[in-house]
Amino acid sequence: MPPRVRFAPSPTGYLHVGGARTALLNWLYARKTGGIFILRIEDTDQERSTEAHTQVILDGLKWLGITFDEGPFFQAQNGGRHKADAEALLAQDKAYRCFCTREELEVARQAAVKAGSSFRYDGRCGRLAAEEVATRVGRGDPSSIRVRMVDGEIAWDDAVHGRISFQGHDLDDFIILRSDGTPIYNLAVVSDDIEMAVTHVIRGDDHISNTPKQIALYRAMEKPTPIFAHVPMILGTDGKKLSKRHGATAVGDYQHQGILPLAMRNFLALLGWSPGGDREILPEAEMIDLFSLGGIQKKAAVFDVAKLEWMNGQYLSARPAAELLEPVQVHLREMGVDPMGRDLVPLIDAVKTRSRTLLDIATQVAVRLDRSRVVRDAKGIQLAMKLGAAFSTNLLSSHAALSALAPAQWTPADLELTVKALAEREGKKLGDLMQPVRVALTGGTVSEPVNELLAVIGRDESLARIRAAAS
RNA sequence: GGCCCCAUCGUCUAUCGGUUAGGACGCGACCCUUUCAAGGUCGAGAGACGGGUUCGACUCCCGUUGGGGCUACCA
Repeated sequence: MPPRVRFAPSPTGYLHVGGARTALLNWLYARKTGGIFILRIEDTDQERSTEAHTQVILDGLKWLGITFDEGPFFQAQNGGRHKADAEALLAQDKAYRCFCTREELEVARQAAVKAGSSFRYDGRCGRLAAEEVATRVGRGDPSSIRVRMVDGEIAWDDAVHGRISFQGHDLDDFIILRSDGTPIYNLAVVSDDIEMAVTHVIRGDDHISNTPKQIALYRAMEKPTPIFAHVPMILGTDGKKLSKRHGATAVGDYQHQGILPLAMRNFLALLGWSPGGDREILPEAEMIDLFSLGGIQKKAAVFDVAKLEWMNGQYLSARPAAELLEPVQVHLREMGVDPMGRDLVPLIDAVKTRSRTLLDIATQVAVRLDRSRVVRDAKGIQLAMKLGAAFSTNLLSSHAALSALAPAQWTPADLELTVKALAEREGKKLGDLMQPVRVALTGGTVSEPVNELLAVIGRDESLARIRAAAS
């Protein structure tokens, strides 16, 4: 029997990098073991779930190349079975009707909080006489259904944490079916995982405290429990749970910033999982081959954007410029830049090893195409300040030397000779002479060799930019 | 507060009782380049603390401290 795993997101928000990582780990496990990867959309919270969010999740997974074998299934469509499962438990007296209202419960909860302890349902409705329950039901009193928690140890051997143990008496009789007949999360999950024959539940650490409740349900329903693997959470740089406060947390954010899907996936795989050696760049086949649940870290991991960008730069450098053309064009379009029919491939080639994202590349290309895109960055400003008056005089002498070149001589080779001759004549290091030109032409201090840059930008435009920067 | 989880460089991690505690990102220096990156070399940088167990602990056990999660008729 091949393993069956699932990713079960709620469509109540965008696809969070943590969710994407959980999906990735499930996918890796399925691919490694020849198992089945199921996608289940947990939309039982009708208040917050939206179709748009479901679509974003689907798009995000597709973008990352995380393919599923079954689904997407929609949990809300299984309401009938969820209800039947709750009623079956009721019939066996493993669950009972609770007539307490939300208001009564809220009052009790507030009182508990005030007393400095936590609220735990006291099970009063579980002690109601059968006749009373019958008359109240007959009278039409609304009621939810609660499971009877049994005392004793509830423990499991977690595939990443080892043995985790809870005590039944620390848990209360929790609601499994709302008074409107819809299921509560823990019931829906267990009912669906049983129905879908899920063998391995690989999910976030934050579900550890749900697990004993779910195991109690498996026991009540007399079904075997799956293997649980609780993977660590992803934190922001301040060590707190990653949230909007930390900036980009949605997979789509990184897509828009020009991160390549394979780089994103590679980075995510290595966040909280290690193949055991020094490997960083992992092609798909190796990632799958090396994967094991045992390599998953117990400790929460901090999401380090700098490393993501470094990794993206690695993927960018390794990719032929022609393959980058399309995504770069998308970014240019979003920036409102019209290439006017120019062949962008050589431009991309010139800047890709100097870029960390597709957006970096597009920005650099735009600067070469359009003077109005030249914005002096921090390093450029710093250089101009450092040089003071020399910044302008350097530019002026470069301008003089370059404008002496005929249009036909405006080639990388001739430009290189001219520039070197100038440095010779002035007794300056080439770098000292060229950095101001770089800043004049691009606004920044990083570019391809200046002679090539001049050729790419063209004679008149280059001279104009140098003149403008010198004044 | 209660229950549970966690603890190696700033960050991601290797180590599964015996290592000068290794690698990667970031940072610094140097090399390459009469230029910027990339690349290469080198450097700074870690076992939270206290007890055990053991011939020997980063590694096993206990405690402390510090983080985190959960504590809904949300998922």
